[in-house]
Amino acid sequence: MSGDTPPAPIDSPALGIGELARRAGCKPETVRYYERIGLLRDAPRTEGGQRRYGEAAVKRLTFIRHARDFGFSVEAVRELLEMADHPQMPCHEVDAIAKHHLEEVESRLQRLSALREELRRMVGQCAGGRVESCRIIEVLSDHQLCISEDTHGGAHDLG
Amino acid sequence: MSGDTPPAPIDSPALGIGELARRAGCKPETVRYYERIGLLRDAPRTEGGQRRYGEAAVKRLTFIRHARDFGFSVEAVRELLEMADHPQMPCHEVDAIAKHHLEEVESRLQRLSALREELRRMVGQCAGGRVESCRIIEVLSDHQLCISEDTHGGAHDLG
DNA sequence: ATAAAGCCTGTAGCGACTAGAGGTTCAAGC
DNA sequence: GCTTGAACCTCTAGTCGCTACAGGCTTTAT
Repeated sequence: MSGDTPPAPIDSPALGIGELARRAGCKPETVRYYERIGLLRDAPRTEGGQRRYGEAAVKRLTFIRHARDFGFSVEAVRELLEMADHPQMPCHEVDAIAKHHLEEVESRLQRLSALREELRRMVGQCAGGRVESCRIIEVLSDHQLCISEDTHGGAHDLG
Repeated sequence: MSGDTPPAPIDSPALGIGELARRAGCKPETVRYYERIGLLRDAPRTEGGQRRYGEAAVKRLTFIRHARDFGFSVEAVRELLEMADHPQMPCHEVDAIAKHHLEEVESRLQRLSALREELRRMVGQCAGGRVESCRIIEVLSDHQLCISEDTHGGAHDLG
């Protein structure tokens, strides 16, 4: 999680970017992207200019990917990494970030399941005739026909 | 839903873009964006070049916003509009789009609730000490510690 | 020595807007 | 008729988190 800095770590056989990416379950482009935005430190290079990585980088990248899979934003991951790099710090900030994220996930779940209900109703009421009498089009045309007016208030950050 | 083309519709007082946006619950920028990508037809203009709208445009934009709020992609909305514009067509395509969308929503819900469980576990196990013994950091560092390995396989298109 | 695979940088694209710069037009009040 | 100020115009670039080239260089294996 810290220090891929030593010039030639004897223990680890020095991985190329592709192998690193494979081990963490992402693509080389993503690794370079993370380096560019500062989630991964600049990797040491071969004479020819290619990046080489050790086990520490694998761990760090795995942490990042895992946190991202959990839905944490890159900025949140940045903070989490910062804290993981300082194990002596109290962990209430970590806790706060995770709790905040949990709340967001829960609110998304609520809205998403309200949405599911509306979609089910819509689909269930479609009798399969012509568009002019289609319940789906009708519901989309007229918000009044929704059961819950406020529950699906914008799906933009919900998936 | 069709025909804001007539030169001067006497019934509707001709709205500016801001008023149209307000009525449909979005911003003028969004209206111009929808026009640019072809969801809204090019609006008639004043001599000075400002867009003017009638009630038909309000309806169409409301339809679009509503479908977007339901999480339909712009491309899906485009197809739905195309069908809403042709009421004599059979509605099974509408039905198919809605069903497909419902399936997507349901799969998102599944993954999102698996995620919620992991987050709850993480947050619940944090004892509030130092980062070095923080369960949250630990779980993020080590996928093994997750209950469900596959269930939260990437939050990217889940919100 | 050569070929194939992998790597490099830099740029542009995705979706669905949003924000801003810098300028023009409209509607209302005087 | 004139002035003000809000609303409008176009164009460009930014958001987020990557992903996908293009065009060239390095490494590794045969």
